[in-house]
Amino acid sequence: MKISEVSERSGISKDTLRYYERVGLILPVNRTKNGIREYSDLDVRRVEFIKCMRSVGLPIAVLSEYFKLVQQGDRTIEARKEILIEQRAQLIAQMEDMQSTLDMLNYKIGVYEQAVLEKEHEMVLAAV
Amino acid sequence: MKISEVSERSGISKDTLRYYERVGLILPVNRTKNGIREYSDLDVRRVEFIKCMRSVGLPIAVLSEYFKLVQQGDRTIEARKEILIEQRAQLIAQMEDMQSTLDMLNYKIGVYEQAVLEKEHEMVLAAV
DNA sequence: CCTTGACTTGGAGTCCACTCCAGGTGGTAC
DNA sequence: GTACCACCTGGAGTGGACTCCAAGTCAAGG
Repeated sequence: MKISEVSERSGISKDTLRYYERVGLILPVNRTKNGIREYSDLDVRRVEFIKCMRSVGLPIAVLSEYFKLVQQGDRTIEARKEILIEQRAQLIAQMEDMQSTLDMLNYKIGVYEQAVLEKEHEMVLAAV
Repeated sequence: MKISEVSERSGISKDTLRYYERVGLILPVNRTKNGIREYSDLDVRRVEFIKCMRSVGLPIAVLSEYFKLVQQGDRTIEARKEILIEQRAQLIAQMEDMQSTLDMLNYKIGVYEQAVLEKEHEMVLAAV
């Protein structure tokens, strides 16, 4: 699969895909004889995984570290698990933050709705 | 309240507090006769609100816009409400993303746990 | 009086994650 | 055979949000 197709499927720009390779997030993709990237299914799945993790703000450095461990084979399974567990904890914490911000937003929106109603009421009175 | 105290209470650095003022996120704080910032209770509450919103990634530009409207008084209530509603929608979408990423993480961690167990099992067998 | 410490300023520097660009190659379509 | 793509590269530029710095002011303490 060529870069355009991967880009289209994943919603990650071609530039970004190449950038990910440059910084070591994706390991060098196989090339055709004239130097064009040919993404394997595994590459594509990895891109999907990266997309998912990046979409929630997981830093590139952490992902790089993780894939470096993957490259090193089974003996790094523990370490990889630890990374994921740590990231999960952070994600949960973030979601809790978001929940309380959401509560605050809901409260504020409620206050504004009240204010709008009162304003309309005033206008009705003024019109009478 | 001086900047150090506000910083300490809010967990936002003094530099950042001044930066927020520079970019118009906080409106100019009152000063003592010799130019030192004296934060009012309202200022402090605004800082708390900003902290909450920033912690979930709401951009400074949006917050600035919002506070600009607040400055303009009651006639902007509708517009402010709209901003909050829009941000709420984005927040909810983000939380959904996070939930699916969390599901994926849980799944992966499960896989690793399985792998670790099998490895241990192998080692036990090897030891026999 | 002078040092210390908290404050001030404008401007520069940093970090992250892209994003864009100029210049070049190679394969296909007319 | 030349026009047109899609691809390649290294490097520069961008945007957002800080973060740091040098140089200066002022009040209080020894």
